[in-house]
Amino acid sequence: MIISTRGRYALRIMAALATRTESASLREIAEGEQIPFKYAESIVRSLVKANLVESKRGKAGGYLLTRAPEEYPLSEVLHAAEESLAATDCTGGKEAACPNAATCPSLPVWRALDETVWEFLSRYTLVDLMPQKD
Amino acid sequence: MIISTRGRYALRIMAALATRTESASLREIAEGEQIPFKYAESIVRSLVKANLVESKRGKAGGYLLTRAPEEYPLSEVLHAAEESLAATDCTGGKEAACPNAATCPSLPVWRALDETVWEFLSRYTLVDLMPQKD
DNA sequence: CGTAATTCCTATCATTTCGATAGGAATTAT
DNA sequence: ATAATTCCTATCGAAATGATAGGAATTACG
Repeated sequence: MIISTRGRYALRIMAALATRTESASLREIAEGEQIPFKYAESIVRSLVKANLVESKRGKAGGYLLTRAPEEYPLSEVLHAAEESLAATDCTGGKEAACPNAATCPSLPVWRALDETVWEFLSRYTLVDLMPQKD
Repeated sequence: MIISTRGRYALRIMAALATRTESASLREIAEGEQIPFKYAESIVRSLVKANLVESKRGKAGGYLLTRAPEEYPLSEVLHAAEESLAATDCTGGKEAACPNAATCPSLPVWRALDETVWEFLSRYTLVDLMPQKD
């Protein structure tokens, strides 16, 4: 699965944040989106680490986007939330480098596929996931 | 993972068959490709069911392609071997149809992504995976 | 006919991945 | 002080996935 639940949750959280101007608490967002709060926490921390959202700690704290919604390509959000967006293990970084990489005729195909997917996901932004855009 | 080990094994088996004119026994193919024989068996049965290869039973039996190598798009082989090529669960067939499908703003994106991936994989054939094509 | 090599079929195991949960420390507005 | 929040680490449970086991059915060939 190239895009897992985790990644899709991330997109929904980001889209929800995009409707706010003030910082919003995750509890509220998670409830609104029907996402388990604790799971949402772990996802948002990935987003913070990737500098996609800003956090404000303490009471009345919360999260806030750092850019305009149209400046968040889906590729970037998913990349921050997911382990990997690679279409195969061969290009996923893990796997300690396949020993046949040098001669494998498939590898260039997988690389090109990853590139195609990345490009596709870069053509959409958070704005495309916000229902109220009519 | 959109393309799993199972799918990549399928491609390698098909590419190996593509180098033969006579029917070849799976034991031989699997050994040559370093694929566990029993696992290879289960993969090949999927390929037979999808009419991508022909089988000959009994002693001196084996498997044989039914078309020329350039007439096997990777999309078709992978589709036969894998559970699903969908990029998300949302478009994967299972999941008993998401209740929000009608209004979900992401769904059209996932559909378009699946279409893009399918089209990409249809631009390559077994020939592109055969080392000796120079 | 009998044997050996093969495809076919079903069931199960083992490992990894992934979604989710638990408990609590650190921070901060009021 | 208190309450609400973000932050951190560890773990659980279920599902997916790669792999294995054992044997039935079929067929070439001596």
